[in-house]
Amino acid sequence: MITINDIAKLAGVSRTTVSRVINNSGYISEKSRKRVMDAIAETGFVPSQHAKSLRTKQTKIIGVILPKISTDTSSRTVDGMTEVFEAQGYQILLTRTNLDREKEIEHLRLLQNRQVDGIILIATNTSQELVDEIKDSKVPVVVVGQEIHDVPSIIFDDYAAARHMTQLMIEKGRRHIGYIGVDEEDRSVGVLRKQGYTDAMAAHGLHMEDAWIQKGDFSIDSGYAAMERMMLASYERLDAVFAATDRMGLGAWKYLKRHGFDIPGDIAVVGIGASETSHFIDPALTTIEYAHAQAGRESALVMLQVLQDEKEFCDKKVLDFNLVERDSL
Amino acid sequence: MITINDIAKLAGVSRTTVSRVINNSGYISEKSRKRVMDAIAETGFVPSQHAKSLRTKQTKIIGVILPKISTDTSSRTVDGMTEVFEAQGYQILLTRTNLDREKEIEHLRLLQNRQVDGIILIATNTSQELVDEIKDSKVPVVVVGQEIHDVPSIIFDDYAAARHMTQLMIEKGRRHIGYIGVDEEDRSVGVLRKQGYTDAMAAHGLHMEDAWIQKGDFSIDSGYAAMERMMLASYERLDAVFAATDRMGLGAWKYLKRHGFDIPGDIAVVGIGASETSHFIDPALTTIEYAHAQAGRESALVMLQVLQDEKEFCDKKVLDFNLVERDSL
DNA sequence: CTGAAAGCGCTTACAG
DNA sequence: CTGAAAGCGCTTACAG
Repeated sequence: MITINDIAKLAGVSRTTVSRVINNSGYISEKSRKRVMDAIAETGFVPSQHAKSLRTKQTKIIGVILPKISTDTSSRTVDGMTEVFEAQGYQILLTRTNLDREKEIEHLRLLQNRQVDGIILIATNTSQELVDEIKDSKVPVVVVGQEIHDVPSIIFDDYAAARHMTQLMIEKGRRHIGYIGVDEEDRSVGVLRKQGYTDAMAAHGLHMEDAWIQKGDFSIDSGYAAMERMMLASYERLDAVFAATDRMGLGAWKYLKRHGFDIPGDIAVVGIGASETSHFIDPALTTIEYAHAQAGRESALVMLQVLQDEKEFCDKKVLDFNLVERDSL
Repeated sequence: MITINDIAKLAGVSRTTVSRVINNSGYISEKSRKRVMDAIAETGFVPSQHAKSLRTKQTKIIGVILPKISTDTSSRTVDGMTEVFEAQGYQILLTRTNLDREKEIEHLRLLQNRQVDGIILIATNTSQELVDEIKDSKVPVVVVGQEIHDVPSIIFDDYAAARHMTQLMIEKGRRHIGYIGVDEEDRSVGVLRKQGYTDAMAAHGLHMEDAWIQKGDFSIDSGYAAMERMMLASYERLDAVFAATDRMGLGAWKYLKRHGFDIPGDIAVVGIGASETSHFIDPALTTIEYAHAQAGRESALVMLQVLQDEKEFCDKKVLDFNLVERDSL
């Protein structure tokens, strides 16, 4: 391995000088600079980031914890983050939890070992353990998708979005509206979206059967199964179903198509997420678009800010949503 | 920051001893171990990975270079890699090139600075510069998606897949078959798939008009535009179109639907990739499934092997493909 | 404009 | 079973 010492020797200067030209800091004569540059070019020397980090306590690496890699939500978010980090010379260390809550905590620890400068967590719950772990973190943490008190968070207005969507269905004359949600440990998706739905229903004096509220696990298949349970168990005839995520909505959609229902004639299907697939199916899914790429960008921006100012930036940032009316309602 | 020295002091032992218990190496009395463990628990000490890497020359981080983050191909591949790396305690440093060839080279360099243990490159070209850069790399490189001589590569049999698909169209009675490809700098997708198509056509003595062969840039929109050009410029009536990727196929499909063509009655559309969306559209896209997750897993396995044996593992591995017949042909 | 020296937090022969 | 010491490759006051 070739080191700064080799370059110093080759260029006939001290390693201090080499360090200066590498980092472009302090005064340096043109002559020295050139000799060092030549030596570097000749040898293909690249400075060791570890030695550097050991001194400077800075790695220019941001750890990112995601629930799943292969979903539209994750990839759009990461895409947005990459955009701003790249321009600042930061890189991203990626880990996934596969929706395992324990792993969120485990990865939070692991990433600190890696001495990342900061951690962005796409969170799926707000358990006390998680909160404690975040608060104990030696490096700044920014959370996306869940609101955590005293921690900078980028969130969407899940309650308003779900309420808005439910309202829309009611305005369009739907009365018997089912709901496919997720576990309530996920506050944003499991609690707030559901509440938006139930509140809107209640506000209009609409009754909900127990069987109308089903749970999935974010997957397409679970949406399919939830839809099936709903149809089999419900006493009154449903005329609409609201899935908390597009993927589960897709599953419901598939079940209904396969069983000969007319969408939206017999029953409407709507989701949240504006996934790519939701746009191409026929009838195309009415859904709500979240600006995931923007959430990624914002989270990166906030991280950069915290990193620079050192001051605790504890705000939350609520991003807009956008109703995408298509043909399934 | 709390360091190994603090622990040593607290536990009343030398830092050598602390190092031993951290790494579980060498003999150690139960008494010493316990005192060190207690001190660690009490302080929440985590060893600096940088200091460690500086000594051991090992980081347990693998750099991954992707063209795009938010595509099914990338996310499935990364998902597969993560699966095997995670079990071995490796983590992934992610970078994307946005299909910019220069960035592939730039990131190759950047990642070496980061002192990653190895680099997995999802390549989109096989230019001499890229090959040179790979050969110069100080850390092992594994390539996915392109075959590069003397570098371990995980590839798909693009030629056979495309030829097979074209054959199928011909067997089904199609004679006027258009093709939407990509730039030929991409050997796998741009050259081999196209050749599979032209060879199959030629083998059956089928004529191809110039206008039948169009290029896109992997995006859905580019597929749409290519389809449009093809329809406008071609003299004879097409009865099928083969897109080199599902995304472009989706674009073509959209164009045809929007312009009132019956798929597959008037014209068949097929692709390669088995993207999620391709399955849900109506008519569902006939396509070829590549085992991307497996490619990810294999690439990780090969990397681990190279890392352990230190011996140059220069084989290429060709993964199977799988025809998925649906309704668009 | 330049260099000698200390130090970042670890690991690893070596000696006991 | 344990510790003193050297060294990994850098950066950064400090002195000149």
